[in-house]
Amino acid sequence: MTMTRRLDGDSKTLMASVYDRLRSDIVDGELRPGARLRFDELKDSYGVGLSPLREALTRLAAEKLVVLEEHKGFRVAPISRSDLTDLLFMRQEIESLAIRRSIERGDDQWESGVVAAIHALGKRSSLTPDGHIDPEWENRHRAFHDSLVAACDSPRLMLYRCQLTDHADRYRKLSHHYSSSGRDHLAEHCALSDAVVARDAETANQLIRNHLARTVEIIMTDEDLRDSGFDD
Amino acid sequence: MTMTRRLDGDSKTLMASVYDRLRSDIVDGELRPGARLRFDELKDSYGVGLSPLREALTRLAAEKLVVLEEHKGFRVAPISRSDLTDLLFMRQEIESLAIRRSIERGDDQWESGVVAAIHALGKRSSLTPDGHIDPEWENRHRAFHDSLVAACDSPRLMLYRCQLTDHADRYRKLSHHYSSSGRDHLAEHCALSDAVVARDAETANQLIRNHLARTVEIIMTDEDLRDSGFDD
DNA sequence: AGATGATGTATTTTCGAAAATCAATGATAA
DNA sequence: TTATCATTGATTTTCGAAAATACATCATCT
Repeated sequence: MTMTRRLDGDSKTLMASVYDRLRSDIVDGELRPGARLRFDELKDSYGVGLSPLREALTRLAAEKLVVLEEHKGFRVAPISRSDLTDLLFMRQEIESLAIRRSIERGDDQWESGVVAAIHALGKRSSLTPDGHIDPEWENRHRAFHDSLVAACDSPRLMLYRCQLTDHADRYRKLSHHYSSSGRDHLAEHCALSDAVVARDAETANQLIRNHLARTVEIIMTDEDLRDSGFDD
Repeated sequence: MTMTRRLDGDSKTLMASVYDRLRSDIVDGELRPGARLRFDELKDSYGVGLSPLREALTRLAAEKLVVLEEHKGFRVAPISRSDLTDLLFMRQEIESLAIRRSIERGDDQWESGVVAAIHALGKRSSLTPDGHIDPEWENRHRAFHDSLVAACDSPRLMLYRCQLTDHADRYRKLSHHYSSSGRDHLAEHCALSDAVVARDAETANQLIRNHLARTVEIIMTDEDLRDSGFDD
């Protein structure tokens, strides 16, 4: 029996597949902030019909990665300083809450996960020799932050954190300024790891807030973002 | 020029309209937790085609009011004790954060809004003579809680709070036990109002957490909810 | 000139039918 | 009997065309 397995990143339905691809393209910045998303173009680019496209965009609109104006169509969500400020605020609250809760509830296995993740992160530097961000470092960086909150044991908290991370990743990737800053901040990550393993919630709280704030500071001073309507 | 205005609650597109109606029916409990949502039936009930229905359900799925199993269809989101526990936790955090932030940022006009809302709430009792919940009291109750956080000035915080409130309202309305308890808790609301107007964030924090927890306690002891798969 | 209204085009929104998938039933073989 | 496999029916998923709406252009009137 021949089972046509999809070896690429496709999910089962076309809608789920095109949702994943659209989300990646938005978060990676290939679809620019504010860009119109016409169905004729999308149909060609992604090779699917209207129905899965509309559904995927509706789902992305619910997550605020795209916006819908009725009878005028979908656009990639615009970026702005005020939105980034709001995002930072919310992320500071949600991340610190998730970490605090993980510290309260995490077991030895969770601690081991954190230690393993910080170790793996330290083995790799953020920039490749030619000055670009190393994708493998990106993976380990995300894995480290995920490990910090892995024991928080709240589906809703995890969902909101995940959505906020998507938004933050988009700003980060749009900011060439950030990418080239080569801000490895291994020291910050180590301090965070230490505080968490020591179950010191208050220190971890301070560290994660500063960590997130510093990233936003760098993005805020990026002139390249003006092109994308950052100041409108 | 004859302008066919929709006088009912319809929004502009069919998808937005059927989204509103589906959401109401789920939150009000008319569509029972776990119930299958077949397109043939929905097409008849709501009088629209497949496209707007699928989009509306996709949007509701993103908010976790319905769940989608690929190739198996949509269902109303099930309820459970563990989900209600998670919902309570998240609501305590989000509501108390929103109130704290409103206390920090609210001006005189915001204070006036709180005072006006608690006054209106006090003029009405929660139960009608025949033992049902008074819809107008419901409106004023929601308006009061909204007024507390009206100055928090964070789109994301407001969005998450709104979603959590939808989920909480559903549990509350599903619980006949709660409805008949006639728990007016005007005293709790007054205390909350006083603390907020006095800009006492710590007291307000304690009060809102207890307020939310007490509601959940009542729902948890409701035997009627077993029918809806509360304990699976 | 400026405002108003009409016309045509581009685009979204919606519908109904076709394709794909799942679930249940029954048939066949070990 | 039990397990495996085909067949049927129910349902979801997807496509392409039709209807509805917005936008730009141009003509008309004051």
